[in-house]
Amino acid sequence: MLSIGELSTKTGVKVPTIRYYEQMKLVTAPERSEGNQRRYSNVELERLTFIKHARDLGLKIDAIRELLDLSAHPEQPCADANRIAEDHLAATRARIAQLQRLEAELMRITVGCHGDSIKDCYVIESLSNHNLCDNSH
Amino acid sequence: MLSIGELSTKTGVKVPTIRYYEQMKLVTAPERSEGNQRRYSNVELERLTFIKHARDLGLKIDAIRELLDLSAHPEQPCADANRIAEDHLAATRARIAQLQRLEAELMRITVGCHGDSIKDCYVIESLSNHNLCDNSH
DNA sequence: TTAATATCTCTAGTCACTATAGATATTAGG
DNA sequence: CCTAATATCTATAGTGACTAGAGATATTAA
Repeated sequence: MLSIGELSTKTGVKVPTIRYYEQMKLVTAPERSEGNQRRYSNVELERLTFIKHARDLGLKIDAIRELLDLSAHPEQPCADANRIAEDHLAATRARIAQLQRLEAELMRITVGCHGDSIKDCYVIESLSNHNLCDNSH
Repeated sequence: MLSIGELSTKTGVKVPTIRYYEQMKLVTAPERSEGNQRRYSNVELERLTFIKHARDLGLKIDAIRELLDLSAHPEQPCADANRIAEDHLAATRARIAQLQRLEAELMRITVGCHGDSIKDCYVIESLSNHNLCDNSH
């Protein structure tokens, strides 16, 4: 059996986060020691590893909860699991595209500044005046 | 003079957000009508436009506050304004790079799934087992 | 004048944690 | 076996940048 600290070390999920996940019912409340401390088995280790991995990939708690529910039903079709992953992939791509537009705009703003005092600073000017922008954001 | 609703329409910042910005002292409390409603002048319109633009670019409230302070001192050098913009550009690029790594991993996971039930679903399997990953994240 | 719309303040909720305080358990060293 | 250091416990509040809602008051158009 693992203490919460050992589980934390093995999974890379911080101790307060593990307790938070328990509160959110993402992991079930484990057994307790005589002195009321949490004691985990390998089942919980695997489940938390799954959660950590999914969080690292940027999946939201609700999506993870859904995936965990799915994984508890091995005979069900996996279309739903695929849909969740694909939706998240699409969202990730959209976010990348948006950030790239912002990157271009920020680059234009910073590169464009050749003033030396605020009154002719292109950064400040660009923020004040949306007409100086190339694209809409 | 503009009502808060008119200011909202002109800037694209929602009414509760404007009040929130006032609370955060990002915009100063404006004059009031006889009936205690907010009345804005062009000074506030310009300031809020600046804020909106900076937020759209992803700048944090604290960074915007700093830029606003800078813009109030036209004779000061603009090195600080540039630094803020460049820092944010660097952060944006780092975020893009991270999201691209996640994209690759998500793509691999979704494309790799040819099972039809959860028990041999590659999505679920990949999340359970970090060894199946190409890169570290 | 009246009905519809806008605004007011205040509080609480969102997401996914993180931080803190004060109390109790466990463990390693002597 | 005792003690000191470390780990864990619960509970509450804070983070950032808003958003939602309730119930009261103002303004505006017909």
